[in-house]
Amino acid sequence: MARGEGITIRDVARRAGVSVTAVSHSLNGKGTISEATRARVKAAADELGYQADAFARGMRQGSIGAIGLVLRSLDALGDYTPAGVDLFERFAGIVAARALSKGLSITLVPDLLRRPVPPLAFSMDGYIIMSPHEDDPVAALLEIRNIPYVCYGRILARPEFTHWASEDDPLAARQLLAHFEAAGAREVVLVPGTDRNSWNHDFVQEYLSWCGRHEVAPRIYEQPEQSGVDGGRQAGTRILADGLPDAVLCLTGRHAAGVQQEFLAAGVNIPGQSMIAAASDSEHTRSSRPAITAFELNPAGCADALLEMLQKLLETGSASGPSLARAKLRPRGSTRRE
Amino acid sequence: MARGEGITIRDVARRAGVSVTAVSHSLNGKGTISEATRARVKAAADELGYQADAFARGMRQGSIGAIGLVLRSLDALGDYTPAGVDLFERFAGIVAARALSKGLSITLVPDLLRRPVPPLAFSMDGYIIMSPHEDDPVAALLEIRNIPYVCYGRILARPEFTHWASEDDPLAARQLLAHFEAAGAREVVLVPGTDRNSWNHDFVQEYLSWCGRHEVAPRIYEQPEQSGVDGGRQAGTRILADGLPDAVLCLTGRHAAGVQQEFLAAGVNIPGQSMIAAASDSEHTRSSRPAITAFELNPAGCADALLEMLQKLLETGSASGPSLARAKLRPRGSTRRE
DNA sequence: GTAGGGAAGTAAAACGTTTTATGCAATCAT
DNA sequence: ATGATTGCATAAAACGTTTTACTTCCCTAC
Repeated sequence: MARGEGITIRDVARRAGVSVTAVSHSLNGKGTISEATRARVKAAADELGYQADAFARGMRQGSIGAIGLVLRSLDALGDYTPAGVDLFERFAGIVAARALSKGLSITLVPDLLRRPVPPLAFSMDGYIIMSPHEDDPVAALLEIRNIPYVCYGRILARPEFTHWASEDDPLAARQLLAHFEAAGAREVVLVPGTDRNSWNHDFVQEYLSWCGRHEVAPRIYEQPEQSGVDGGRQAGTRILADGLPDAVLCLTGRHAAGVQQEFLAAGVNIPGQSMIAAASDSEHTRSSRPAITAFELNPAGCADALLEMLQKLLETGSASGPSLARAKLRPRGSTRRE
Repeated sequence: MARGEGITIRDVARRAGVSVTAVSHSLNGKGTISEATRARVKAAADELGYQADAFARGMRQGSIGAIGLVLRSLDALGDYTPAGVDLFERFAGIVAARALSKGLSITLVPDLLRRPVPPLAFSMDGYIIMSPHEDDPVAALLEIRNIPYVCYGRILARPEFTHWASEDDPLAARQLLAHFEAAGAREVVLVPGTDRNSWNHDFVQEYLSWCGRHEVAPRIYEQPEQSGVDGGRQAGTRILADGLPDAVLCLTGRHAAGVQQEFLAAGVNIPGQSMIAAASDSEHTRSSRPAITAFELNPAGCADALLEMLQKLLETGSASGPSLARAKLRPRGSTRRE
């Protein structure tokens, strides 16, 4: 707000005929002020449309009611225009809406490491990091600055850090593989992303362990998250060249759509000759033909859990974690054999 | 940052052996300080990892290098989970990335009218309102508080307000209708959204005028933006009940996908018997079968224009507008007759 | 030899709030 | 009657910057 014209606490004090202390105490429910005076002050504040200046307040109390959001994997995308995992694109909006109902604002901070650092960055009450990297430097930086943070997804290199929430990825992986198995699949191929985050890591681990149990040679085709549908098609080509598997499990919906397009173009019948599924639901999985079986993640549930965790962390200095959210398998045409 | 442990300007001053004024002047390139001293101060600041406290600075200078973003139409959606127009979901990310490169942060402020107002809301340097309503109360509120703002889309009820950017919607409407016409369409149906913004308004106006020029009775089937693909299917049902037109023009990609699904389900050949196009490109238009002709909007271009406009507004108090961005028609299978 | 002026630097005020430390009655316990 | 407590309210300090006004020193011009 343009300075010099704002209504300050002094104006309210004058109007109510009391001291600034009385105004502050009245409005914040502190100190010992009679009910009558409190009411008078509140009336005066309302009439003037008074709102305490956030900077002045923040300066005094050290917190400001705003939390920063770092969308870790999107940082790599530069201008955010190429589409990554759908989940990322929607998470900011979900978090913002949830935060508002708790009286918090959300500030998007694309990358704390790149200079210049946005002025407000180090003045946030706390942070949410989405999909932290293996040993995330952003987390390390926050640690140094003593700023509390929580993560959507584990920090791989730091198992002792428990302030995170996520869907139960290992469980999801097992469920998807079991789903394939029940439909008769024996050889399954995995198409993970290249980001070093817990999501990719956990799926790869579960997949390897599944292959071990079933004595099947693992086949993994990494593909960068942001390569999208085209990347999926490329993976599809490579998979076909190496031999058609019974099923393909892709981590992102876009990759799954790409693989399917490539398979279909090569004349492969889906789900007849090969099945496809994705570990995260998206527009692509829903609108492909046939529609692709996928796990519907729960960003809203995780956002709630994370905000609650962060709030507790801010208030009491500690919080319990991690928190695992329920995700749901959505079986669709790409795996339905009849 | 937890107070009490931060490094203040005083620490730097002590370390460099100068006054706090000297530090402030050195780091901000003001005052008259010798090069030698400036260098010494900078070195001290770097060694200590000093970062000026954003609140204290903001308090003094009145601005803080952060701008608020209000996604107007998403406000109605409540928890942001149901999918609206794709454009909205990506705009926040694009703006944030663009803003960062200019050293600004972006704060998401879902609705300034709902209480409690997030503390920082009225301390933003300026605002970007995406898709302002007909006579937007948020704009009015900012006006009262004397906070500069720019809009993605016109404020319908205030033609004198020029600080906005957008694609050239009337032009796009004419191009799409001409495209239909060239492919042989005579009767065209319009499926706009229900939000009272300039996007919907301009398309309806151009459509009506086109109908007038061609002596065709207008057929309009409004559908709420957030109703998505399902809403599109409902519109499709109603359109079919009233008689199959030569072409359907939907404002959102989701609606177009829904209409197409419904038409296909009813055995209508697309584009043979009826054509479909959307005024905004999205995953749905691209991945439908047949792919749906659509206008590829230019949120990145608009974001740049808006940020530049806002910056000029903040620095000089005035800016020139509006700014019209180029959008591109993507003809696809849904209108390609051969 | 002194007035004038720039260069380099500093002390102190100011921003708007919250918090701490007091003050002053009036009431209560002894 | 005196000291202690309570209820209500306030003055002043503090938060960390930036900015204003001032000092000091040195140089140049008359």
